[in-house]
Amino acid sequence: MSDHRERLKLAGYKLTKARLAVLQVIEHADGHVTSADVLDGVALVDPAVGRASVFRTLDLLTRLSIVRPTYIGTSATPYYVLLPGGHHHHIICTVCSRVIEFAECGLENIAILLEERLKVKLTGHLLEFYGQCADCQDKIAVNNED
Amino acid sequence: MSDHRERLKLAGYKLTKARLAVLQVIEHADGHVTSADVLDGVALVDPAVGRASVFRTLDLLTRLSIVRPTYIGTSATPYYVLLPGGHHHHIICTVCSRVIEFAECGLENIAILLEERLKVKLTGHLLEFYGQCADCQDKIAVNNED
DNA sequence: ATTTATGCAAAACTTTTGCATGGGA
DNA sequence: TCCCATGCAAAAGTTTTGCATAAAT
Repeated sequence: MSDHRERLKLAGYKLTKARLAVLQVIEHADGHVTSADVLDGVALVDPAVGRASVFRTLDLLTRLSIVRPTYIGTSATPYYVLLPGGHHHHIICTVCSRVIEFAECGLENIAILLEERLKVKLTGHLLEFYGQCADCQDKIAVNNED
Repeated sequence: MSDHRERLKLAGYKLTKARLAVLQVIEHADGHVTSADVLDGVALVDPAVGRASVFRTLDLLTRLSIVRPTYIGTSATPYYVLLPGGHHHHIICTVCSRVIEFAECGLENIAILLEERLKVKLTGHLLEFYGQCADCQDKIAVNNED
């Protein structure tokens, strides 16, 4: 939780009201928030915080791999997902846009392999599967029965 | 290559000039294009195609898992990556925004496991790692030597 | 005290819509 | 022929900028 605050501090960034407000909103969300969600949430938590700072903070959190923007459903606005422990995994239904999270990915081994082979230093990852959820498969099956 | 055209057809979509133009531009790119890139490319390939149709087509290709929007570097505009064979894997350097692609992911097994366990039908996936590329690590190391 | 970050409000873009028309199958 | 898809141009949003001021350390 508040180790996000630690990380900002350690990286040399000040713990300002704007940043704290954005973190609070993101941490209390269910894992997927649009920029609009964050703007609204921050307006409630601390009305004095300006819109620009919200975007600046989202960028900062992205650079620190605390958060990651991704598309869900319509390509309109990005969703920001928390990367607790540096990673996140989910399935996006391409029909109803539902998001199904799952815990494991077994990617630690690949990460280590890539770090050695490519001389990179990895801080996080996001794994997304696309497809149809159980409900949408059912609906499609039903529709085809006519 | 042209099996993208097949897939559109099979899914019941017409092979219009707009869609063909977008496909051509995307297929001849290096794997990462912004919407602006596609707009510019299409304007060259077929000036009669309107902007709206480019966006409509990008949405369509996304729903078909032919392409996937993602963020690279600044959170400004999405990049569209081709998902040849339904998947794509890359490392994004959070310092210089360089993209390093890699072939292997060993995710087939996980995909099958998830399909069974969650009753979903998966059509593709995107795996992104975040971290620092070799060059950026060197630069950071040098800077810290002062 | 310093330096970093902020708020504000306008400017710059990007995407989406609505509707009459054109073009694939 | 029929219905899907398009082009156009305006509308709707979303992000970004520039700069004087505030506030963290």
